[in-house]
Amino acid sequence: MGKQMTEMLKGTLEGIVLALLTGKPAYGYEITTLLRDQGFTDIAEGTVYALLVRIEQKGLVDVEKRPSEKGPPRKVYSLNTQGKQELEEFWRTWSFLAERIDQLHSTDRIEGEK
Amino acid sequence: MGKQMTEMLKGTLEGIVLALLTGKPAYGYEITTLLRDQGFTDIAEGTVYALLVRIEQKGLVDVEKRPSEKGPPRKVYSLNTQGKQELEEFWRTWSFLAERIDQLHSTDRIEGEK
DNA sequence: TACCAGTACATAGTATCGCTGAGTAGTGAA
DNA sequence: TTCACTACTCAGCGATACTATGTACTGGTA
Repeated sequence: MGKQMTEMLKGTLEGIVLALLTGKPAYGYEITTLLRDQGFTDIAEGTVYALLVRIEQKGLVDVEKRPSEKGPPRKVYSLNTQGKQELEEFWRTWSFLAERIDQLHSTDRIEGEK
Repeated sequence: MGKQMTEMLKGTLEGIVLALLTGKPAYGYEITTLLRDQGFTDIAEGTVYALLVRIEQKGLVDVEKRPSEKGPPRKVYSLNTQGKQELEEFWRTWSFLAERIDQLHSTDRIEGEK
């Protein structure tokens, strides 16, 4: 992706990951592949791990270490109460922003038709 | 607004301003008040002017200095061809991201209802 | 055996971007 | 002359994603 996407992901990537964790705990490598499957093909592994460290330090997730059949042990992250609250606020912030931007988009189209 | 909004504006604020400039040139102070009217009440003046410097250096806008009846001369920014292209790419990037996030939002709601 | 791909996590350094806080300058009203 | 409004500028800060690299374990294969 381009620079635009990189900048746009700031602030949204955390919400995306929190949303992915809703109801289904996951570990870092898994989250990375999930993101890639969802179309975020260029998200760097390092980005995800750094983000996970951050949300763990903020106390938004609980962590459990589980052995893996293939490779090093996995760190499984699950959303806790505080994480769910943060996610709710993320949705509020996102909705506010998306509403306004989509409105700009539609008026822009109309301008363009003139 | 909170930190979430601050981070989310990264990458989107530039697009918002470019969209505001579509069809109607404007100067910095005017853009700031436009943003506030649109609900972005906490956008700092300094942020807008810095952004304008950036998009000017990137060659996305043409600038014209006009005297003002009240205060220092205005720098009027208007979108040029390159700016319009950048705006189009912004909409593509935005649509991609918004689509995926909105999808996550809806599946999240369904999860929550379980 | 030696090598490589896949799994899994970690981190130091960099660039970008928005915010804070302060400053400069002009106008007009109390 | 003091204040409010208009209008722009800039240095320093914090947060976030990317780059690049490294560690470590498993299993297949030449």
